[in-house]
Order: sequence, then C-alpha cells, then structure tokens
Amino acid sequence: MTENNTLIQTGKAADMAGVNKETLRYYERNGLLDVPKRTTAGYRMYGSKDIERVKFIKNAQSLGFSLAEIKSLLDIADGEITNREDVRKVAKLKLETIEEQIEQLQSLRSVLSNLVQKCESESSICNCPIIESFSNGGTYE
Amino acid sequence: MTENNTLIQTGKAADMAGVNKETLRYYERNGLLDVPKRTTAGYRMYGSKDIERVKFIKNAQSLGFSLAEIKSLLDIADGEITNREDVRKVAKLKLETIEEQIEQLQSLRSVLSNLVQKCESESSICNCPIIESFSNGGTYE
DNA sequence: ATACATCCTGTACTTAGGTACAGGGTTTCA
DNA sequence: TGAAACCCTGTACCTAAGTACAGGATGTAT
Repeated sequence: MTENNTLIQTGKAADMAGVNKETLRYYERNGLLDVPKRTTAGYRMYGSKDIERVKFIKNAQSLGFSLAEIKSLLDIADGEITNREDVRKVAKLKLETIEEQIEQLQSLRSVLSNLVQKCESESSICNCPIIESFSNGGTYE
Repeated sequence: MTENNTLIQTGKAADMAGVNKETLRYYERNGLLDVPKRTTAGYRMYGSKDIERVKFIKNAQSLGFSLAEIKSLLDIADGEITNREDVRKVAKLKLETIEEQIEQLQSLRSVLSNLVQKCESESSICNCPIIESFSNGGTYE
C-alpha cells in the first residue's frame, strides 16, 4: 500500500487539495470532513485521506453534485449509513442519476463533435441544432 | 417537421419548461433567452423553441455547467460566434471537459454499482473505497 | 362592472458555497 | 527577542442563480 501517515497543517493541506484554507474549515463545519486532529496549540493536522476526500468533493462538484448530495455519497462510503437497505437504496438512486448524466453528456458530446467536424469541412456557417438534439435527448418527457 | 408556432405567455411557458416565471425574465436579462415577442399590452409571448432552450439550459446545469458556460455553448449553436476559428476553439474546449466528465462519471458508476452488488451478496458492512478510486480517477495530478 | 387571474416593472431577499478580514496566539530562525 | 510566517476563532462579506414582493395594468368570466 502507498500509505502516507505524515500529518500536515492547514495551509499545506489546502494547497495540496487545490482549495482555500477557509474551505477546509467550511467543509469541516458542514460535516463533509471529519474534525481533524489538533496539536496542543490547537493547530489542525490533516492526513492524506483528508486530501483525497477534498479532491473527491471537488470532482463530484464539477459533475453537478451539490455538497448535500456529495455528503450522502460520502456517508455511504464511510459506512455511516449502517442499514444495508438504506445503503442500497441511496446508492441505487445515485446510480440512476449518474447513468442519466452519462447519457446526456454523451449526446451533447456527439452534437459538439459533429459541429466541430462540420466547421472543419464546410464553408458556410453551420446552424447546428444543439438545442433540439439535446434538450429532448435525455430522460425528460 | 413537428413545428408548432403557437405562442404562449409567461406562466404557461414557465410551467412547460419546468421553471419559475421569474426565471424566464432572469434568463432574458442575462442573454440566455432572446427577448420575446410582446403583445400590444406588453405581455411576453414564447414559442416552443424558447421552451426547448430553457430545458436545454436546465439539463446542462444539472451536468455541472454554469450559466456562463451554457451561454457560450448556446452562442455557438446560435451562430453568434461568427469566426470559424473561435467556434472550433470553444467547441473543442467544451468537448474536452465533457469527455473528462464522462470518464469521471463512469468511474463513479462502476464504484457505486460494485458497492451495490457487494451489499447484496456479503453480510458484513462493506467499507468500499469510493474516495480512493474516484478522487484520482480523473485527470487531476 | 366587478372580481379574479394574469401580466408588467423594479427592487429586495434568499440560498449555496465559499472568501476575507480583524484581533490575537505559535513557531522558527537570525 | 523580535520579526516573519504560520495558525486560531468569529463574523462579515461576496457571487451565482434564482425567488418574492409591491404597486399597478390587462383580460376574461359572470
């Protein structure tokens, strides 16, 4: 295992995770991050897991998940939801969302790449139907 | 073509697009929606294209795009960006983003579906590594 | 002709997700 | 031993993306 148990303080941790120091405090306040260990002087000390976790949060955010949704995802991962039924229920719901998102992104991708190709070959301004093909491409009625 | 040229007013349009009336005004103010036709009394009248457009915006938002990004996407579709070079540049950039997002979602999907399966078969609480497999699964250093 | 649902404009408020001090305590290094 | 470079808490502020009036006009059904 590539475990690394050295602890670092707020500034470094924030840099490594690619966020602001205050963001770490904010996530802590909102239960997205465990309360970290402290030195006797009260300095927060973070481990590599914490940094991974923050990166995960940022990733998930860029995919359109809200912090509340991300929290529920992390709660599953943490085993904080102890009822097996609940785990399955939540995970399955997320799975459905994710599958829809993938489909929509794929449809958007094909439209865009089509557009790029047309723009590369044709000489007239291409009036491609991004909206038409996407706004109904998903799972909306 | 399944064209439908009947115009409807704000309340109905908002309902059909699944948004608040004020949101339509907000989008109009921010250039995401064309200024609509008006009756002599000043009532806004929307067509089916407008509704599609709003649905598109909502879709794209749920995928993590900001309104600013969506606007640039729509500007391409509208042919508002007239320089072919620019169209290609913007579209290609978006394409890259989209591809990354798809990859990340796929990786998250596999972790989650794995989790669901394990939860269905094993009897101990599964401490699955959602974070580990996802926080570095993308294109982050 | 009057009630009731809609619409208009403008401005103010709200929520999520941070970000930025102010005022004060450590640690480190010369 | 004191300046630099960290850290702490609390509170205030900020941006994006809406959402909610207030105060007034319009349209429609009885």
